[in-house]
Amino acid sequence: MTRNGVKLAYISNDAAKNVTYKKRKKGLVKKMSELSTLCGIEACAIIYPSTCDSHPKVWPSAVTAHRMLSHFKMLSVVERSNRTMAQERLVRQRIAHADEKVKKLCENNHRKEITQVNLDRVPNSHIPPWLETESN
Amino acid sequence: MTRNGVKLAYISNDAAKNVTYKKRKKGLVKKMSELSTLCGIEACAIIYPSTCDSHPKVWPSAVTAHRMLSHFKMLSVVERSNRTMAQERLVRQRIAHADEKVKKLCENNHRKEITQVNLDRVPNSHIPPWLETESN
DNA sequence: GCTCCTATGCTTAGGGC
DNA sequence: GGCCCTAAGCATAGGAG
Repeated sequence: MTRNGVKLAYISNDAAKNVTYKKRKKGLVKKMSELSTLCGIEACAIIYPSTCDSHPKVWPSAVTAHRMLSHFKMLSVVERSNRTMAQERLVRQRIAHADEKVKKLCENNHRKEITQVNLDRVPNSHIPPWLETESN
Repeated sequence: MTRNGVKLAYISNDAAKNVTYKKRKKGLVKKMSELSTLCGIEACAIIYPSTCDSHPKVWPSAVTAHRMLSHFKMLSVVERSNRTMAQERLVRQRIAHADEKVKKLCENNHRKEITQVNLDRVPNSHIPPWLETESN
């Protein structure tokens, strides 16, 4: 019996693997259909045994899977473009912010320059004449 | 607590439905990843809540789903053509069998015709002359 | 909405045939 | 390979905060 917790590792023994595969695939499909029923959702699953001897299991049907795939692809295109647009907006915002910063910095610099010029000039012009000779 | 077996019916209460949806989706994804690990398979699932407020859940990833979908589509084209070819073979076989039957029937008929002609002729020619007048 | 809890039922590994 | 059984472990409904 299943005395210890399942070891979540690849089953190398083919027979055992196949048994587990069948049992768990069945359980999985049951769970999917239950979720589908309980919550009124559309769902599909594609399961490819790596050993290609067995066909891929498609639930609930190939037709549904195809339909959902198309829908999903369309949706992802839309989402991708949305994401792209969102990113573009983000970048534009950043650029705008950066521009704003640059502008402010320029203004600041300009103000400082002017101030500095004044400072450079004013102090000199404000040095009392009696000190001018002393400093030299 | 879950005293009685789950009633497998659509949950109309939105809050309860959402709770169930989240719990069971989580469980489902866990089961899928376990199956994937244990049996070394590729699998993907797409789950669309019918209430479009929530994004579709794609497991394990959109990229994987896309890849598997392409593969699946290709495969189904191949399988479809295989099926078509198999059907064509089958139809051809049936035609061949039918032809064979027709041929045999024709041969039989021909043989019967000949035999009949002989029967038609022979008995007449074998009717004793003393009876020929009686039958009329 | 959420996290955490826990009783209960479901799933399933292992084994027999 | 299949089917059936059982014990153990797991998932989860319902509730509390």
